[in-house]
Amino acid sequence: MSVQGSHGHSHGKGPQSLRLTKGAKKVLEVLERTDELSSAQDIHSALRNEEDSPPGLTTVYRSLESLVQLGLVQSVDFGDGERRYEMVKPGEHHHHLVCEKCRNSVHLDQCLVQQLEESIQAKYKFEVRGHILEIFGLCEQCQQAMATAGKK
Amino acid sequence: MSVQGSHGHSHGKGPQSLRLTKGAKKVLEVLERTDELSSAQDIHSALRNEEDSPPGLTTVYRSLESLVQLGLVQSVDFGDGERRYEMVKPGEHHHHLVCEKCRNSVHLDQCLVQQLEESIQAKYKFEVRGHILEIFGLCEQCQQAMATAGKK
DNA sequence: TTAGTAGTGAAAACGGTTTTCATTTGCTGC
DNA sequence: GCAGCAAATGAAAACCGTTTTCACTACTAA
Repeated sequence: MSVQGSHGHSHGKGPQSLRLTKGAKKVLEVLERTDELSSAQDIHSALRNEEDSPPGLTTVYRSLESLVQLGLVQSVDFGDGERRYEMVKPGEHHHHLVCEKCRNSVHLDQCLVQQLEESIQAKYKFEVRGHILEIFGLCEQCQQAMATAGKK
Repeated sequence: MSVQGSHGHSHGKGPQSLRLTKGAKKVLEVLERTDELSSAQDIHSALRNEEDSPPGLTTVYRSLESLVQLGLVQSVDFGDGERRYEMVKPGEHHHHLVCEKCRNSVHLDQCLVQQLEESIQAKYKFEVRGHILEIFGLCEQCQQAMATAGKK
């Protein structure tokens, strides 16, 4: 799968082609310099604050969809009804430790599921194609903050 | 934490107490005899078809919240914007292999994350309190169906 | 019976996301 | 350059699962 500039004849049939449109490039730029996870709205606000003619929210959503399909961005679901996005190395992905208090998150350096795929495949005859994994809890700082304060 | 009949003085301050209200009992009954995951709407429809005065959708949602807090039910998020529910052994939980084609799911008999908590705790100084894990792919039957048909 | 509190339901509100549809943009061939 | 197109875009509306509001009911304890 290759990344190309926008316009020109597309062969795919998706909602939009898998090319980097103008809007998608701007979205990608925002994600490139953010190490936090960003919601569509976050990205939209960021662009409104710096672009003369920023892409609309609709375009941001469409761009994110393309970028995810291109494997440049992953969408992350914390189960709170708001999807978040972040850049990944093309085709890769990673999971997070999310602090329930300060809401910061750190990447896990390796995927815990991938190494299990083989045994799942063998045991359940199930062909693994994807997964969701996010871990919630308390980061070190927040643990300490809670220990000194009157906890929970 | 103990499960009690409804009414009487509650000490908690949540949207509703952690007691088994009439509505919650009906919801639980539906989940008890369903081995598939059910959405709130699923449960609501099921009750409408069999009860003379079925609980409203609002009550179903509120009941599910209580049941989850009681540890009798777990909510499962497949990232498709619709939460699903199922009974669990009190206080336990499990994850699923979800077939992307037929949408059936099977339980994993052990939690892959729990056994990693200790190393996560040690490596990241992160206190694990919860997690989301769902695995998507193709079940055996659907793999075969795709092999015979002109595949995906 | 009488309070008092928890539970309930209908309808409205909410909020993130998707769809619709008319318009703009920028290729491509002529 | 210009016509012709298909893709991209944006504003507004639609969607849809979920939550909130608020008036009312039902249970429990005294």
